[in-house]
Amino acid sequence: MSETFKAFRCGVQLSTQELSYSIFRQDPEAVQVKKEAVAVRNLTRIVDATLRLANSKGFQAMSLRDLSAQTGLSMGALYAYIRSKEDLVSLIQQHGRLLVGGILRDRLAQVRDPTQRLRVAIRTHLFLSEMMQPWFYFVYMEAKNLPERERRQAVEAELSTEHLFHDIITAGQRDGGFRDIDADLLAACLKAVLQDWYLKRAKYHRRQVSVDAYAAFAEDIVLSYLAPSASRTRPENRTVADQS
Amino acid sequence: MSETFKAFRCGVQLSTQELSYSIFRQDPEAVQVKKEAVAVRNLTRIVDATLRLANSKGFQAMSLRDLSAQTGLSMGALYAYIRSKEDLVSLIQQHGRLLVGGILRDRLAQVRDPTQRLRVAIRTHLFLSEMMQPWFYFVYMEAKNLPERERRQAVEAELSTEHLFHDIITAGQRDGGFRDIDADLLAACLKAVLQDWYLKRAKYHRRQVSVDAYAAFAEDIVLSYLAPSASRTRPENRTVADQS
DNA sequence: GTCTATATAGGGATAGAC
DNA sequence: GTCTATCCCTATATAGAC
Repeated sequence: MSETFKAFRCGVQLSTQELSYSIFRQDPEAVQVKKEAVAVRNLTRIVDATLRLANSKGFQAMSLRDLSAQTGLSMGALYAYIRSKEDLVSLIQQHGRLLVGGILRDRLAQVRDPTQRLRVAIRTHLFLSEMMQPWFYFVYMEAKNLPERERRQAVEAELSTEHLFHDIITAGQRDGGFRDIDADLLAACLKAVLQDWYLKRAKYHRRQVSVDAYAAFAEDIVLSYLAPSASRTRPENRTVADQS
Repeated sequence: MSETFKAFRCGVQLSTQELSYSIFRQDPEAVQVKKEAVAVRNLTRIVDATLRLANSKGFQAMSLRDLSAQTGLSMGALYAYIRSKEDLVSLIQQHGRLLVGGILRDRLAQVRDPTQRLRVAIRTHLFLSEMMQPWFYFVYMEAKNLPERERRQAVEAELSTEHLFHDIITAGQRDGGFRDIDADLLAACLKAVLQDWYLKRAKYHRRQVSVDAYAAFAEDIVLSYLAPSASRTRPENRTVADQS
C-alpha cells in the first residue's frame, strides 16, 4: 500500500523554519544578526509574511512597509536580515529548491520498479507541495519576474522534475510493460496535473478533495494510460483511517 | 476527422484588434478619442504592449512610461484612452472574456454526442488559447492581483469552463458509455492540461509540438480513460499536411 | 488628439540614536 | 539588534500649450 500524506509528513523535515535555518547557515554575510535563535525566528516571520503577501497581491505590489507591519519588525530591522527586496526573492527560491530537491531525490533513490517509481514520484511531489504550498505557489507565480539568472535556474529546476518523469516512463517502456506513448507529452501533462494541486489549492479544499485522493487519481490516470490495452491498473486499496 | 487549427483560425474573428474594437464600442466614456480608426489603432497598440510587458515582467512592474515608450504615445496621450492603469487591466480582462466565451459557446451549440462534444470543447479551448496566448497568459497570471470584484469574475469564468467539461462527462456517463469516473477530478485535470498549453507555450514550441498534436494527445488520454475497459479509443487519423 | 512639464505620493534604502 | 527619521527616486496622474 502507498504511503499516506500523514505518514509522509512525519518522516520529513520541511517548513519555512527549515528554510530560514538554511538561509541563516549558508548566507552569513547576508544576515547580519548573529544569534541563531533570534535570527531564525525573525527570518521565519519574514519568509512567512513574504509568501502570504506576495501570494495575495504579488511580490512587486507588496511593499517593505507591508512586510514591516506583518512581521512586527521595523524597516531598519528588516535590513538586518536581507540586503534588498530582490535579495529576499532569491533567498527564498534558492533555499527552498535545495530542501525540496534533496527530499525528492532521497525518496526516489530507494525504488527500482518503474511503476513503483512513478507512484513514488507522483506522491512525493504532491506531498511536498502540500507541505509547502505557499512556497510552490510563490515560485511558480514570481518566476517570470526574476532577474535573468534566477529565472533560468527556476526553469531548469522545473524541467529537471519533468525529465525525471520522462525517464521513469521510458524506462517502463523498455522493461516495465508500459505502452509506447509519447513520453515527452505524458510527462509534461503529468507535471501540469501535479502543479494544479498547489496552484488551485483553495478549489480542491472547498471540494474536500484530500491530497491522498488526488494522488490516487493522478496515479490511476497515468498508469492506466500506460498499461497495455487488455488490463487496466486497479487503483490500490487505500485506507481512509487516520492512524499514521 | 476533427478540425485543424489552421481551418479553425480562418473561421474565427479573434485578435487584440477585435478586443480593442470591443472596448471602443462599449466603453465610450472611458475612451476619449472619438475617431474610430485612430482610437482602435492606438488601443490595439496599447493592449499589445501591455500584454507583452506585463507577461515578461509583471503588470505591477510595468510602468506607464514603459508603455508610453512601447506604443510611441506620450504619457498624456495614454490617458486619452484609459482612465487609470488599473482600468486597463479590467478592460482587457472583461472584453477578452466576452469574445472568447462567445466563440466557445457558439461552437459547442452545434454538437450533441458527448464524445464529439468533449473533442470540440478540448480543441476549441486549445485553439482559442493558441490564437490569443498572450491574453490567456495575462489573465491567468494577473488574476490574483485584481481588485476583489474583478478577481471573482475571473475565478467564476474559469470555473464555468470547468463545469462545462464536467457536464459533458456526466452526460456521457449517463448515455454515452463513459466509465464511472470522478467527473469533478477529471474535469479539473483536463482543465489543467489545457491551461498548460498556453502557460508553457515556449517549451512546447521549442519541442516542436503543434497545437493539433497537443489536442490529439489531450483528447486521447481523456477519452481512453473514459472508455470502457475492453476497447481503447483509437486516435483519429490526422493529416499533417498544411492545406486548409 | 497629442505633446511637454509638473504636481504629489509612495517606494526602497540608509543614518544614527538607543 | 532594533528603532525612528529621512534621503532620494520613480510612479501615476494631470494641466495646459499646440
